[in-house]
Amino acid sequence: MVRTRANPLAEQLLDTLGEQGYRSTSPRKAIAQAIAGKQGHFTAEQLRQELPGVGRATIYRSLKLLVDSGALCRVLLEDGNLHYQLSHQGHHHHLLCVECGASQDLLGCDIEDLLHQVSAAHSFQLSGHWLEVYGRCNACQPQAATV
Amino acid sequence: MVRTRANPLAEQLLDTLGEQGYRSTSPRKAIAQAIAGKQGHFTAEQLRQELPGVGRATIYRSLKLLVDSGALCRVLLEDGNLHYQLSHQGHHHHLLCVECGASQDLLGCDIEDLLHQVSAAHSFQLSGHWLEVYGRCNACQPQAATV
DNA sequence: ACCTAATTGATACTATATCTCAATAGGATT
DNA sequence: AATCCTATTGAGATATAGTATCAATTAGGT
Repeated sequence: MVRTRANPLAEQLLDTLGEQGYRSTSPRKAIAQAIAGKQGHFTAEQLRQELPGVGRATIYRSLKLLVDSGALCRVLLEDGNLHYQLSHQGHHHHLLCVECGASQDLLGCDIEDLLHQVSAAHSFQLSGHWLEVYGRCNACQPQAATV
Repeated sequence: MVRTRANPLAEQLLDTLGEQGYRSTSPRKAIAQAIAGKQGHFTAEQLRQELPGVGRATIYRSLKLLVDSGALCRVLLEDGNLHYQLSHQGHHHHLLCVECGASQDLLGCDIEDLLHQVSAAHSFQLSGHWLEVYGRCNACQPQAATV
């Protein structure tokens, strides 16, 4: 009989919280486990449906802790819905496919530099920004008629 | 006795709707007038309180029409609240002051080019993006100690 | 085993926005 | 200016996303 074992990713999420002094509770374990099993982004509500035994407030509280600790990032879909996603790095942005919903991290983008320059030109002291990019991923692009 | 006259900006908003075949109704006139009198960004709820005679659904419907027609743009504040603002040009972005809430349009920003390049590098077909920039406007910056 | 503060969950509540549908009103036509 | 037809409206229900309250529970150090 195979037991559900804690996914190493789930352990990592709990560790992140632990490092900040948060306790390892069973609702948090369940949430970490559920998140670890996710492909791509998800909503608080989806998580809640997967974990009927965990209270709504706990779901939201845990998501907030994980976002604040940098383990999760928020993703704003084109329709305005807010999703969550495992954050594989520090601050970054997403390429969101409007067809299949897939999300890729935007790498090698020096938008920070550009924004600093343009902000300076407006005498504006930059403190943060929010960027989401929408389009079609490779798999969802209509094939060119020729070639 | 001075009557409230339609602000030319309000007229322009109504014209924009008219060009798309939407009727010039009295709730829409009131909404256009209220928006024309706004400095900076505002929420749907603010508008609603200013226009108690107009139904909530009508406020939201009108805002949507105006956004879709390009006359208004949405502004996402750092706290996640959605505001609206007159759109003085086509697609653009905002520098939002986290202190006083002021919004400046971000001009001379070739982020589109940058995004096209980076998207291409990810085999991603760009269709749109959302960018908000947060910081402090000139007036709200702590003064440097020296100089 | 005990203690205490962190955590939880049920529930109420808030905010924001959409849906439904009967009643109303624009504005083109006559 | 009366008529007609459809767009539009508003009241209220509903949906969605998240926060606040607070008594009961629990993690984890001693």
